[in-house]
Amino acid sequence: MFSAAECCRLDRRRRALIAAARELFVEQGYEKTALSEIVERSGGSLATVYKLFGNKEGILEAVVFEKVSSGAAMVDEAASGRGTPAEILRRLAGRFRTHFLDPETIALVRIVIARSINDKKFAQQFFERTATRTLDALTALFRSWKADGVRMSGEPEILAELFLGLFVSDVHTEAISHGLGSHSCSKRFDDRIGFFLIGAGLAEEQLSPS
Amino acid sequence: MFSAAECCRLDRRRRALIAAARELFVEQGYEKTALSEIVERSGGSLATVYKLFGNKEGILEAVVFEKVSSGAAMVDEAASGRGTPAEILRRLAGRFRTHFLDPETIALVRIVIARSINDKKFAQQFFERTATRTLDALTALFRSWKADGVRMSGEPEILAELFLGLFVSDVHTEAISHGLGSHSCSKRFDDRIGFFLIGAGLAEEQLSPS
DNA sequence: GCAATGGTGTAATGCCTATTACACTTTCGC
DNA sequence: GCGAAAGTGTAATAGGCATTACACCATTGC
Repeated sequence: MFSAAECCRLDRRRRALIAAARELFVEQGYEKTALSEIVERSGGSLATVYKLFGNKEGILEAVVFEKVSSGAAMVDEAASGRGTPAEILRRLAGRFRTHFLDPETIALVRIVIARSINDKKFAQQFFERTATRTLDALTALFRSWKADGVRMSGEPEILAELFLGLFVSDVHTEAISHGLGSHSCSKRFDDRIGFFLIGAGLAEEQLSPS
Repeated sequence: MFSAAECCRLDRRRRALIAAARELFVEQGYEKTALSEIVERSGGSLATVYKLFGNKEGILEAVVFEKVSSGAAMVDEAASGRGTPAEILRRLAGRFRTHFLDPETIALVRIVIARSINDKKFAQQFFERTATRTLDALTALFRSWKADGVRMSGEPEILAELFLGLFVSDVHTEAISHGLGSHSCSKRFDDRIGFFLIGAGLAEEQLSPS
């Protein structure tokens, strides 16, 4: 029925369409992008779009969910490394920052929020596949530390929300300010992680009061 | 030229149009709302819309900027009250939460972010009139505390970002999850403020490590 | 009361674009 | 090479809506 070659050809077309669609959605948003523009950029044909994705929403879902990645993998990776909790969290923070503040990530978040006004379910799926999974992984990490005898203030769930919140607030600022917010300053960023460690009772040394 | 009555009449129409537009934008978003729907709901006429607002964007700006309020006034009000810094911040946090997590606030934020894809300036103006002003007020407050000899860890700018960030991350979560995020739980909320106070060195008593 | 100013209602105009239909071409196993 | 399946290109359908044009009503100052 399906030879390998056929499958690959279709798959290549699919990938090209999704790539073109992502570029255009990022540049212009979902509503303002016409399917004909996508096809123009990727090559192929309108008929193929409908064959592969059913309708315009279909291609948006494909764009968003194709590359969506929660931070859970990053959490697991960082957790398996060596070091004190503070060191692990600093390392994890660096990865989170790179990922969450990537301009393409921000642009996708804008698109999801925009679409969410007319399609709640879509945004909720996105939320579950990103934030919820990441929170669960962080909560599990903090819980395992407690089980291992690490002393930290606050419950794992709250700490997970707070830690992720450090990045989420930057994502939001960036999404709405398009660069006006000054959060990219790396000194500030380090300070904020330090602040979290103190609040959680995980800092190796306390900041001296000034 | 303009009698009081004329002025009032036009003003009443303006208000009615803005109110109807806000309802519809909140329900359906900006793109999906037709000007004819707005007029249908508010009474009046399409011609009047163009006379008052110029075009469709004009009415969106009027909707967003009419009621926009930064948290700066709340900061000033809380700062002028009595109590320890911790008490003042807890009081302020309550106001922030009520304001920022109001469903209509969230809905407006969604609309602004959606529109920002095609009109950066618009979102940046919104950002400056809300977040920037609030941050400035918070920074000034923390700075004045330091000048008064209050001992706190971290620089006022960073503390302001962190404090506001506690709410911004909830706004973002709400904007994208439409209620799936569980952040409205008030116990968690209090914990988070307590966490901030500890990190800032402002807590009256430290949480016991668990 | 009455003209002028301002507000209203209706109905084009014009453009854009999702979706469909259909006839054509390419690919690929044989 | 051949024929079926898959993919393509083009153009028609159909509906939506911002914006404009214009003729009609209401208010108000006199």
